Amino acid sequence: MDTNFDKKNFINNFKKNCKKVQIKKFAKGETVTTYIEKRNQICIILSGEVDLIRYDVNGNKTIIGHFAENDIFGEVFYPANTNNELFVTAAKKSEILFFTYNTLLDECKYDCNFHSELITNLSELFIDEIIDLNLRIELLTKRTIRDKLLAYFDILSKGSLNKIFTMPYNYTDLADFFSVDRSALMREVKLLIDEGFIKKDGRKITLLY
Amino acid sequence: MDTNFDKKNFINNFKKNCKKVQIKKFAKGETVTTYIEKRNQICIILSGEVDLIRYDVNGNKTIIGHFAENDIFGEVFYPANTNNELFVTAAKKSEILFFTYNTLLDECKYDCNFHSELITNLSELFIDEIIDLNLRIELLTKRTIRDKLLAYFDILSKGSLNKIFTMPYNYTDLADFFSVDRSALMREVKLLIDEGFIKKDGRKITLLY
DNA sequence: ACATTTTTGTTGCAATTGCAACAGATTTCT
DNA sequence: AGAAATCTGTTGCAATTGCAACAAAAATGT
Repeated sequence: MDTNFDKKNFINNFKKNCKKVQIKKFAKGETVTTYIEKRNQICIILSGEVDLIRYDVNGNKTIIGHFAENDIFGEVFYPANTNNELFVTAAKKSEILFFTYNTLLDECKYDCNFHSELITNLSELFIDEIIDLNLRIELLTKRTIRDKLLAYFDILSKGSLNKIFTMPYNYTDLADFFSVDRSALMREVKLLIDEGFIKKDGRKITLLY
Repeated sequence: MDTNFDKKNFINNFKKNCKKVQIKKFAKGETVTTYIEKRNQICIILSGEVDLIRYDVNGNKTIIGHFAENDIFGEVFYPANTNNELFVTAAKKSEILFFTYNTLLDECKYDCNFHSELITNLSELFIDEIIDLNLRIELLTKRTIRDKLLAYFDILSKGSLNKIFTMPYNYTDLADFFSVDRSALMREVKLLIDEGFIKKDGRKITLLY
């Protein structure tokens, strides 16, 4: 968003002023929550990082989402009738704010003078989340791994205003994020290097075009 | 959403009570809007259907999104620095409500007693949109065309509470939606029929398992 | 500091998918 | 009703990707 909305500040206010939120801490690897029953739960990450993971019937793991500080996630954003087991695990030591969307709309209205500001700012978080999801879809709909990589590099490069940038994912997670085979991803990265399009040093990528 | 939120009713109220909205009509095939400059524009479909389309540098067309009555879309949901030309065309004769998110937050606050209700209900639309996007990602991250089809059929079947249902897309558009080659999609559909998993009559699918 | 776990890098081969092309069916337009 | 446009169904072949497997490197835990 190109607004001057201060996300961090809002989340802090939320945490302090709203009596309906819970805050919990998680060690790396701990399960934060599972999306099984529909509780309209929404979570905001105060610190740390989490992965939203799906295991399908064949046991294939896919990282459906990766969330970091100030990001919002929760089973309220998922259709009720899904087949898969979704769960969220802490990728790092994390502190997470929990609340129930319906509670916020119904009860909170009456005893919380922060309410109006809350809903407005929550909308901003929703919009940010929609932007993230659209970005992901943008990448997933690219036809080849090469196109996914180039589009992703482009985003990171534009974001850092630099031809040199460091990817937030390692290659294993990047393959999950693209939903492609890791070895196929590595092969394509190598081809991009061999053909002179990029240079690579770990997660640090340099665009040569 | 499993709330009793009446989307249609809200949108009607919005249309009637808010002075900041514009309503325009489009014939099939007309361009509704393009996502070029960042105007924080949000649109809601009053009637009809639209496609959000991307043409990449090679001229490949992808349907990034398809929106129908009561759905929300707009360039506010897309990152500002994208490379692609996105535009929205009317798939059917459509009537569309336009507004600017920032205007709503800033100006509207003071002269519109409908404001608080508006923002709350808008949040519901945002959540619905997030659910749709997550559903799409769910499908796009399936490894094979077969898995995409089976997952999609599953959703449609659960939605209609029936093993028999009619797809909202034709096969050309379905291929776009999955971001796969149309002939490869047809081939896989045929295999599912030959192997006895499904029956098909045009867009009407019967699950045999 | 050392053992253990995770990630990287690589390869051959098989499976899946994309591409191109075209005929027939269906839908849309006038 | 007839013409034009779009969609369906199909195929051979090439390109891309997934799978399996393993060694080396790096990161993590105690």
